[in-house]
Amino acid sequence: MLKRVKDSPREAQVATISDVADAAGVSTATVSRALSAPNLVRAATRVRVLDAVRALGYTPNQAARTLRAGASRMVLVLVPQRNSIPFFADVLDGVDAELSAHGYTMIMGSLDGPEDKARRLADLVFSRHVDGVIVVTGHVPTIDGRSILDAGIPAVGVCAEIDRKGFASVVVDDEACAKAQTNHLIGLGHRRLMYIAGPDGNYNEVRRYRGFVKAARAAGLEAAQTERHPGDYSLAAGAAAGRHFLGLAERPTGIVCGSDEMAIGFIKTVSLAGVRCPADVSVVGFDGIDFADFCEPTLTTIRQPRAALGAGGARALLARLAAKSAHAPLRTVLHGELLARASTGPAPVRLATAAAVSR
Amino acid sequence: MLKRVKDSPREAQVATISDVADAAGVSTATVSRALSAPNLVRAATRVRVLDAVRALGYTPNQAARTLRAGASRMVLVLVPQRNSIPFFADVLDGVDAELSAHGYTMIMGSLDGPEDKARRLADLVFSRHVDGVIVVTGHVPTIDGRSILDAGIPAVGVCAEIDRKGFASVVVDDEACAKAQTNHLIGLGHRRLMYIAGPDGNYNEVRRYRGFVKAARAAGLEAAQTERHPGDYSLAAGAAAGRHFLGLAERPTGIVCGSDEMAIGFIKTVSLAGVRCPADVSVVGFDGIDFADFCEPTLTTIRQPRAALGAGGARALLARLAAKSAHAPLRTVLHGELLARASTGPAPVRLATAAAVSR
DNA sequence: GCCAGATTTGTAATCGATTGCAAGAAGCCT
DNA sequence: AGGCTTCTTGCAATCGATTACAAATCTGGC
Repeated sequence: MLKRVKDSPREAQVATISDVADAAGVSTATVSRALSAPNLVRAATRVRVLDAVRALGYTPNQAARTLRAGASRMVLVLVPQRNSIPFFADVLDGVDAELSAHGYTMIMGSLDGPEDKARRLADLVFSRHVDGVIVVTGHVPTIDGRSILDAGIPAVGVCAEIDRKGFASVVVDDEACAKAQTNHLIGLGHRRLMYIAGPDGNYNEVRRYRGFVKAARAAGLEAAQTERHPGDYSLAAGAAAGRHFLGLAERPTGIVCGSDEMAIGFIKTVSLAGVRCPADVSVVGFDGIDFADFCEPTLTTIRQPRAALGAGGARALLARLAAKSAHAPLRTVLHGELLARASTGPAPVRLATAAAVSR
Repeated sequence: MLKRVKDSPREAQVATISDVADAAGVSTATVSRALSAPNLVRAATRVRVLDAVRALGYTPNQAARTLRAGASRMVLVLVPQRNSIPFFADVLDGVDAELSAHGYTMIMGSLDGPEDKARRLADLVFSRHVDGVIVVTGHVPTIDGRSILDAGIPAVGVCAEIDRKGFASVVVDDEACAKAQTNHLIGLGHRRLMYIAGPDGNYNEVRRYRGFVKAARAAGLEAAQTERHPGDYSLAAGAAAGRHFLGLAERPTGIVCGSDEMAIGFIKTVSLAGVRCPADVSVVGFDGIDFADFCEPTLTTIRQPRAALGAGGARALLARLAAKSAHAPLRTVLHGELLARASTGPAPVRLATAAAVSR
């Protein structure tokens, strides 16, 4: 049935539009129209074409279509770290759902690993393989001095803004969320806090730490009562902070974490050393991942609207894709929500210390 | 510098190969060769071309290249459920790393959600947008009666075999793993077990249950001592199984789970009701996700070589992609490993019951 | 100084689908 | 029946890169 026959018979031969045209006895133009603009084709012809399409199992070649149309209906989503971080996975789900609903396909790539990998991802943008990009953290790849923002295709930041004019973003009010974490502990009577941070310079980290400090200062806490411990959002970082905590002469009673993973890692580590949570130490996480409700104790945390962040980013991108001049809002701020659970409680009663006695 | 000038000046103009050719004063053929077969071009010319490439920020159009070359160097990875399942995420990381190392780009798609989405993913295959497919669970999409296996491009199964001849797969010895779970509990003296299952008919589920039953029978346990409770690998399913457990008149003492999530959900639920783990009930998970080492108690589980599964699948696919007739092994079996941690312990001493006394 | 052979470059066909233009077919009116 | 509009359909250019083939240039040997 197929007109072209290659040497190897086992080599599966894919039907092209001209195979269909031949089979239906029409031109390729008619086949194309029968598929993408059916009302331009007489009913009888259309039926013949569609029959041929079905008989040959024809699907239009995507590369040819993209080349001609100048658009691939594909979007690249870049995440900074490994896929296995539950938080990002949920955001991706939100993006995926929204893009799929509008006929777009999502390509996902993480920027960890070899330089080579980031280059290939950036090339998807420069080579026009995708119509748009969603950057899930401020980390915009630059290859050979060229930023993917220069490629001239729409880009949207999710969870962090893109630090260049004219690019939309969907973010959470990090500073307010961190204030909520901190004030929750302060409200429970905690006066000595520890902050377990995200990666230095990270967009969210900067804002969260600012919120933490502001809330602490507003409550009259001094620098000595608000230690900052470095971290990177991982379970291991939380465990490391826990070991640090155990070594302290005077331990904080309230811990503000940049992620749920760090909170869980911290609690597990200090629990093994006999420190009780929340009796001895209260811990607040950030993100609201599913596991936060299944660890011991259940974790007080900030629920980020993860899927909504992703979906919002996708919508912002789609708006730009649809109409070049779309004046969709440049910056959308979603709100986190404090979920008070079992990992936080009243500050332990201070045993007689100089400070306590003097009151 | 660019020869084509569009109406709108704000519309970013992308350089094509002929822009580069003009700028360097050569033909497009020479530009193409300077980039992909540099030794065919005189050094002086090559320099001129590369300078022009840099000056114009030229990146070859991927669609044109794919169309001409008949290959996109892209691979589609299909997972059955949401991205946010840590187990799949780790497998994907393994695939991604291996593909990236060989110059391929991974496109990932989950088959949950609307039919429409699965169709678009399948179309990536039928439209030759990708050179190969990796199916992370036996669930091979069929659209309009056409299986993506018929598209004529290589496909590899990971975690489950593809139920059709000639397709490679990389799997774990599920049955042996389930036997290890079960025998671990039996070895600790447990004689009344409960099995919390994966989705009905699931490739892994079938084999794991078989292993569970075989091990139990080999140890002389009867059907009444080996209840099977349905589940779907989720935290919620584990919690549901926990509630069921609490309602039982005579409770099992050993729980064999199909996933770590179910184990964690189960433990959390029964703990809240005062059942102690492992004093009252021992629980074994499956997968070995990171959280399994941070829950309370730490989870005895089967560590699946998640990244290796993904990497192995990618390698199998690459072998087929490289040489049509590559006789890479059709079926690779990796092994799980029992990690004995704190959620399992000796069976509680049976209080005086008829059975116990009669010995 | 001339020719065979090697090196470098250009011309033009090609991949598969879409679409502007124009021709042919059909329907409608007077 | 002739002229007009409205439908259908086909031709051929086009998207951007690759590559077979041919032409042009250079090299060295005699």
